[in-house]
Amino acid sequence: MAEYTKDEIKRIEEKWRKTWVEKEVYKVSNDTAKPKYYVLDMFPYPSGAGLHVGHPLGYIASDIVARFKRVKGFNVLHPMGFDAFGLPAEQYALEHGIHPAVSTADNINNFKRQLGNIGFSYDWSREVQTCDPTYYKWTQWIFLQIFDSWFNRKKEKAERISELIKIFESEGNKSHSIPNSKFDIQHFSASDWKGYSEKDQQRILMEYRLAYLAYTDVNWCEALGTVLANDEVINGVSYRGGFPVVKKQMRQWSLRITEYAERLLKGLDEIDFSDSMKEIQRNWIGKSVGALINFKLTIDNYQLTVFTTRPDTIFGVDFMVIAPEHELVKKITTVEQQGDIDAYLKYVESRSEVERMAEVKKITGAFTGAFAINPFNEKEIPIWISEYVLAGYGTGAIMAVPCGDERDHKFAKHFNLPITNIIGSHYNGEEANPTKEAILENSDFLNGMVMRDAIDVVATKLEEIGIGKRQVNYKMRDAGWSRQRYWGEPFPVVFKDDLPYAMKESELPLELPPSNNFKPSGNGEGPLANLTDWINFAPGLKHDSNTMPTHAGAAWYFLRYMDPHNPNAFADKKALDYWNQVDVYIGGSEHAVAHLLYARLWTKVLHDLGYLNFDEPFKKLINQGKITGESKFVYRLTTDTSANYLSLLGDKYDHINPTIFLSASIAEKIINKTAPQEIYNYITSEVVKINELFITKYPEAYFQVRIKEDFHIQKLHVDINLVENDQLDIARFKRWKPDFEFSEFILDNGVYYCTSAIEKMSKTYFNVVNPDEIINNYGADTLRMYEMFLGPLEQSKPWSTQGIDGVFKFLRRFWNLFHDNTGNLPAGQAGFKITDAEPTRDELKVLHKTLKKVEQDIENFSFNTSVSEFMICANELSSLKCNKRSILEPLVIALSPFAPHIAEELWSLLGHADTVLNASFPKYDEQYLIESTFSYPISINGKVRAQMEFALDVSKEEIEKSVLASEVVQKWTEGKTPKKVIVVIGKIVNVVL
RNA sequence: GCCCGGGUGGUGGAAUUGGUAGACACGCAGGACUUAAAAUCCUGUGGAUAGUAAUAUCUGUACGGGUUCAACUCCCGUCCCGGGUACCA
Repeated sequence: MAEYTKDEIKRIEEKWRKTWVEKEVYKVSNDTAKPKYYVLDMFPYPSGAGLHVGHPLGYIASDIVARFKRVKGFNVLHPMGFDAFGLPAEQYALEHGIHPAVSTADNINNFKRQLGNIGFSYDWSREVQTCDPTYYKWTQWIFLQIFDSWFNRKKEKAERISELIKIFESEGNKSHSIPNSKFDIQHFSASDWKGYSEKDQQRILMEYRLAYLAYTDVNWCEALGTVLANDEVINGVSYRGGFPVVKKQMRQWSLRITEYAERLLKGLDEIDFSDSMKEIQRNWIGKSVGALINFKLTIDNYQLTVFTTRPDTIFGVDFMVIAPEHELVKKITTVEQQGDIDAYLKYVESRSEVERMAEVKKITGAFTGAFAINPFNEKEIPIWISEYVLAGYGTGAIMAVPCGDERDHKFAKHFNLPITNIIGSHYNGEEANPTKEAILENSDFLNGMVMRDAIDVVATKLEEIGIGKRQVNYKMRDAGWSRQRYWGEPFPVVFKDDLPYAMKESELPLELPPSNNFKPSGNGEGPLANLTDWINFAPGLKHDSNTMPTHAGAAWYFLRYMDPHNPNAFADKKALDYWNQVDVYIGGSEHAVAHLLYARLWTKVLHDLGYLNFDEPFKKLINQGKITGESKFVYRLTTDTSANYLSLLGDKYDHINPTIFLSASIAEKIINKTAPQEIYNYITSEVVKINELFITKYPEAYFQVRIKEDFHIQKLHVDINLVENDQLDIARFKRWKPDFEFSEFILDNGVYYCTSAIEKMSKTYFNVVNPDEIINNYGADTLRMYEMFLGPLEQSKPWSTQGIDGVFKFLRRFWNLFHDNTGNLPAGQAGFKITDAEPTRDELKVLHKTLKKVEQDIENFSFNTSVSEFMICANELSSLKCNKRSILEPLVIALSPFAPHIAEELWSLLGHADTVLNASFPKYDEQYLIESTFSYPISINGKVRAQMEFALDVSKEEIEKSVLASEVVQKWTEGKTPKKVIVVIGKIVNVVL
């Protein structure tokens, strides 16, 4: 009846979830005078595994914020959708023959069902799915906008290609150098441009486009038959599957994100991301400020350009190192050194990416025989090659300063090269010292200067005499945007004469052709290459056989939610202006580099092209911590029992596999080899007993379990549901797997103990906790509050149901405040009971204190403390036996973001016809919270010497205690009269003189 | 190696950002109700010493030092744990 019991909870929660859906209470309008608030979750990839308790953590937090902002009077956009393109669905199709579209739709339905049980306030009418053609039409459209853009470095923004053509027609490219300097045409005039063929013009424009097609070094994964992005490769192997990855040249689409490096970096200062998240992005962008220096070679007409961040060390250069792939290697190697160089190049060629990664510290290299000349002192410097210098960064060449750089130092020591010391005592001859604080020596005109200051002096000098210039480099590379996969967005281009042309808007979307062949073609082309009719769709015209990466759909989905069904634009300008930036974005930190950078990039390009009036998509980012699982383990004794004597039992007992499990403490002693002889004896005697047991059970068999001389023990994961307080439920364990049916157990004090370890939640570890299970036992409100109560949102924490009772008890206690069923009355008499009596000051104090703290905690995303605050509140009101409407009604509204179902039910019991969503969050009144102080004079030797400050609610006794303590003041002030003395219950805390 | 976080009772975690450390919850112990159990409610609960007791005193936020009337909080050094990154010149 009116008790907060399992059945009642189920009834309440189901009733309200149904009502919310029927009345469409979460439907959000774009057309309102209310201020907006945009709360966004990172939309999930709908995997087949379903939800575990870790998934909803961020969603619960965002839902609390959304509901809170709603009752605070905001028009709240809180949508949900699915990142539905991606590799796993395609892999699943390969293995099970189920089309990705089918498995994805199934998985989405399952996700929606599970999410629906938790009481989220999503406006499902705004749902987006990236694999829906009406959605990816606009992914393709935005891609074409990027394709039709170039980055004007002078204005630091993207512009239309047509603007670039105008510039080329009037002045050539003298003021807009080609971003990719490897191109064969470097400079051209207006008349050159006009003389070029259409094909050449297009090839030149391609060098400027923000989305461009080029032969690039890509991470080729033979096993997956596809190219991976840099961030999909971890330690030289694929992030999924761990397959080896090699470098390969392929014609790929890329996004020229490097042009935005500086803006992506600067933008970080304006947005509210955590320090670590900003740091990760900064490292990824990897800005370094330095200089390019040209060195003439002793051979005529050759020069070597290096990039360095330390031009101040120019007099400490003892040798040069260039990358093995450097173009000069072929040209400058002397006849005598040719053999060495060839051998080294062959060695480099033979090394796989994984080997290189693993042996980073290995020092290798070869001398070219050529020399460069130090422009400042004419010293001849030998030029070496080594794989520690990367072709892809800077100029692929460095000036080596062994006294200041660890790698250069090791190289010099290894090859016995001389080391010039330019930093005096800062160099000890054993280790390089990268300091910038040393005073330079052996450095000609720099002698006596602090290194830090010399950096700028040398840079200026280089520019003066024209042998170098200041230069900023970034580690970040352009983003590879082609995937050799089926389940992604096709590129909306048509190839004519091998050049890509944008499709017209009216021709979009270019739909993914139906196919059941998901095998990569193997030569680097994706499954679409198998559909030759689709690829060669008209004479002389072709489609691209690649598709876009998952990042494409995710790079702009937050914009589509604003106007999800618009057939004429990716979103209406009015909607974009109204909803603007995402106010809070909640999601996992694993998307720090890829997704967040691409979303920021697309936003910036769309902003530059005039579609958006903001250029950072997310105002604030919260990374919820991962919830890990607690795995449980059992220990199996590996014995000589084996199938050969079991077979004597005949077919009937074929499945019997007698095994022996040891309780944890015993097993661990044996594993750690610390078991005393008694334990071995004990086990042996137990095994004898077990043998007897088997023999009695199966008299027709005369077998024996023999133990190997050295006990061998296996640690196995066991389903966490079979374990309670580390004790194994043996009966259920035997039923769990057929293999264990005939197991015997060696116990510890009559109990089988398991051990546990914190691991990520995964089906293979049998440690997954399903939220449906928790909801079934306690209800969704308890799940929501408990996940918040578990600890700070951003912190990773292991899941444990210890303590969930506490949260449940709170909700019941809260419920009981409204009901006259303190436990003594039989259920039939219990009922809703609320009075309109005037509240006391104590009750008001409890109310306003709670309102204030809860409001502040939500604003600070400190949900665990707000849950505590509610608990304190319920405890206090329940000991005050308060059942007054004026106190309880505001609390229902305050609680509604956390526990919407119970709040909704109480709200309706309180006589409101409308939903609690339309209520407004009560304002707290300062007059009940004033911790304001009153002054109390301190007399020392009969004279008033100071004022003491007390909080209003300090008791008389405490004041008296404090007065006594005030005598100590004299000692501190040494006769001076203090202006103010702050006292906290008996202790003087501050004296202001 | 480098760059960010972090280390508080038996456990998860609070602490107005320098002002009564351990809120709240779990667990544990004791009590009430009950034929009994469960549930519920009440009380206690960092450690140590003294006391029949209420209580008092000391000690205590990874370790060692420092600043301050006052340090979980700030500074220096050390040790652990988590995350990021890896020849980026």
